[in-house]
Amino acid sequence: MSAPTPNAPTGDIPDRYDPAAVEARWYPLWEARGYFRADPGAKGKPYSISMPPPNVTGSLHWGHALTMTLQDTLTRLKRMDAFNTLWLPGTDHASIAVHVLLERMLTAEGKTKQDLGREAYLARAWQWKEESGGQIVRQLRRLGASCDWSRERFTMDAGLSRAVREAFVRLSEEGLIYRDDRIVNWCPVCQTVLSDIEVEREERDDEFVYIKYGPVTLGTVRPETKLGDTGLAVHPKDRRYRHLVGQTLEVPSVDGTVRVKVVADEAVDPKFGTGVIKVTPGHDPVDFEIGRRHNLPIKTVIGFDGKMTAEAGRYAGMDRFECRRRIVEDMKALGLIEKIEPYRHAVGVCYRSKTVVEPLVSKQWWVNVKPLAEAAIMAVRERRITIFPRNWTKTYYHWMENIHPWCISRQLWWGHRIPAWYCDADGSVHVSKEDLHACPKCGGALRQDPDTLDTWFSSGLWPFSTLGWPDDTVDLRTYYPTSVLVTGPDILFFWVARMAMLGIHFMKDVPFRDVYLHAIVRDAEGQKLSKSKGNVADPLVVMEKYGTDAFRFTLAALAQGRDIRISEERIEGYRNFANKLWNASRLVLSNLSGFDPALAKKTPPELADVWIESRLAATIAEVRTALRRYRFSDAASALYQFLWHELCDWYLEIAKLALYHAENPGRRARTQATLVRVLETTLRLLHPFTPFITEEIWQRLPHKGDTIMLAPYPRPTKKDRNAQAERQMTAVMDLVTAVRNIRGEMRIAPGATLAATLRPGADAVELFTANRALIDALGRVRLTVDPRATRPRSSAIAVIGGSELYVELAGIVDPATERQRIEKEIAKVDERIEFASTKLAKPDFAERAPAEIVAKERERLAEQEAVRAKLVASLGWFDDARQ
RNA sequence: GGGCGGAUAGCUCAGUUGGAAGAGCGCGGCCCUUACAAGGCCGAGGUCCCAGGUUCGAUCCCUGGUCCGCCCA
Repeated sequence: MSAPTPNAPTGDIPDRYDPAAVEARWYPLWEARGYFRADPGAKGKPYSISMPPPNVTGSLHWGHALTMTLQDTLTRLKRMDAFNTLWLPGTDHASIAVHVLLERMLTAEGKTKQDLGREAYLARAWQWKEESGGQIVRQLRRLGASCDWSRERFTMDAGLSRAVREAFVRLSEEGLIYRDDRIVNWCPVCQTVLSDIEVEREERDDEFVYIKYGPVTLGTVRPETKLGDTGLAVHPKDRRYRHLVGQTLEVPSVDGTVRVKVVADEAVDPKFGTGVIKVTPGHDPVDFEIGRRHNLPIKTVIGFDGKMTAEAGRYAGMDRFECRRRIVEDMKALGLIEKIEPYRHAVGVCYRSKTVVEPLVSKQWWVNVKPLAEAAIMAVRERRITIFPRNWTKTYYHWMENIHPWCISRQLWWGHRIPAWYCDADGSVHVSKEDLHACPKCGGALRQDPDTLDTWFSSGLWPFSTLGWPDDTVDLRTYYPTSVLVTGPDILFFWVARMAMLGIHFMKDVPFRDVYLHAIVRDAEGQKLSKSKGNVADPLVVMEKYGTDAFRFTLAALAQGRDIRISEERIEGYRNFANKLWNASRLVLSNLSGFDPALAKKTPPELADVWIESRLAATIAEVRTALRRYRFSDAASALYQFLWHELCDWYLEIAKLALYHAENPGRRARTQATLVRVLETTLRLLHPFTPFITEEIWQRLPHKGDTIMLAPYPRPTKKDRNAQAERQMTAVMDLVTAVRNIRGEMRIAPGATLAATLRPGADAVELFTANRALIDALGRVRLTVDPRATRPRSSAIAVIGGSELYVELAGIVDPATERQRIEKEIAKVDERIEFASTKLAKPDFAERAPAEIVAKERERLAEQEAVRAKLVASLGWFDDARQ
């Protein structure tokens, strides 16, 4: 151990932990010294994490805080464990989010993006990004994130953009990317196509309208699309309508007559409504498929602007919802409405604008993900990827097995422009990694596809594009596949699935070995957090108030499970925990004067010393196991229990005896050595969770190295585990607790020192004799240990294992109270005896249960019966006392 | 409609080879004992949702039901 390093803080230690000052001091120092930086040439097995890139528009919310805390915890753990560690940060360009943001700015200026033109618009977007984007990246530093900022990436960086082109071109060449006219999800506000999973469902109250339709009646929630009907469909086995199949009907409607062909299709549910559906191939995905099967014409009556088209006749130009109201009115006037019922159903809305999505037919770029999905399924089946917790595996399979083609083109300007060029002269289409300027076929003029790619297409490449792909770089060779992907289950499909598919396809290896899906943060009522609801405190404000370490520890302690209900009380509890650590450290630090390690070595440890070392070793093992299984809550709880309820509640109290009463210098030195060793080790064990406070204290303690960040993570040692010491110490603690319990139940002043006699069981004489001073101090008694003791008059009794404790209470307490207390004890013991004896009484139990279990049960019964006998015997004393 | 998950202390939640139910907060009592009142000591509090089944034994495994979430169509 060396003396504290020069950068160690100096001066008095305040009695309350002040996080702000400490946090401000350490992060810049760590970063400046390059502790976060990965070196592919370094020794150690690689351990890498790709940070799920937050939106460049984002600011730190609870979800980020949770996911980043867990990733940082893992990163710090592995770094201390001497892995070659990389945590690579970055942001994504958030195509739609930026679009919405710029649209708002332009509207305020009274302009449109068309006024600006593509180039000026993009210049604006970049300008915004440089000035206001990436706020979140600065906030991550506040959180203590130890990611390698020198490798920070942005999805629209030159390198990553090159990766996107490479991926697009290769998939095109392989026939996995194609252009097709299909029905798509159109957001009339964002003015772009959305992929299926960008459409959210929202419950809405609408009207279900029954319309007389020639010879039949049919129901719909979207009467305005009536104008686009080109068919009617019935189930092929539905006898009611069989005679109509194949006919073309002329149906009187609000705008003259409509010609519809009647077709039979399996997709129709004969039990739903009247069993007849109208087919509107231009405005409904199911109808589109039916239309394709039966060659029905497509009639588009609603346009990309959400208004009725010229095809809608006299409704042309009208807003789609206004049109719905008007058509119903008009139908009513014509007597075409049979009835209207209220109808609650889920409507598809755009995940950004929350506008009702309009299904429209349009030519877009698609990825045939089916073959990619099959490979991604196999990777999980064969355990090349392991999903934690296991339950999510089913959800992953379910989605992958029912996957639909992925629409990747977007009618937005901010993003990766699709590398496809069209020749108007010969109608050819050219996909190319390099920009094209003339048609390779005819030399004619080309125009590039105006659309950009889905942001998720580029983030799907993230684990390898950030490492230099498509080049074969040292980083890529060292850090791919990444070790674990940490994220929330809400983007399992959006992102995890896509990375798995694209990673396996392009890299011929999985993008990550583990996937850890953590809980989703909710408010105290279980509601999803949202800024618009305003149901959350800003995490940065909370961090400021309670300290980053307390904030992080809270998140880690709650990470398991599906939901985290966040509440300030909980954080306050862990702030207190940080303060507890701080004060325990103060106790140790202020009692190190004259510490003589050589003397300590010469002095044999006592029970408490051996015990605390053993408990520490157990805790280390527990924490490591928990973290290996991504059980952050278990790890946090093990640390909490050990530090507070073992180290502070017991060992520090015991240590005070040696520290304060220094008549035995060897004992004092031995205690100091144990305190330093245990505290220093605990700090290292705790560091990945609470980086700031642990560094601060560690620097003040004797330690090796420049920073706790690079100190070794504790390993459990078998030699420190000592089952006998743990059993013995438990007996001593039980004895102390028994004394305290009597004191509490008898309402005896805590300050009063009591006389007590212990009649130890045969195997406990030595143990209690050796630890008498300790028991005296912690129990505030004067203890006499005497194997032949008889119960003194006016004493309270407690039975601890095979030992009997008599606490003398003459004149302090009346016998009736003590009698009551003992009867209560007997009742408790009786319950246990009842439980065990009923169990043993069953012949089947003895015959069929494992011998070990039966023996254990017998032992328990015998033990309880002995305790009972002692308690009952002590009741007799009261009769004596009354005489 | 299909799928996935949940129901355990007053609250929020842990609880895997099935063997005496745990934590934090809250609650009650007593204490400013020189690390810490952001604290200490003691204590109370459970039909592990309901009904069956398997088992010597079920909070745990199986079946059905009730009530809550989430995802997909």
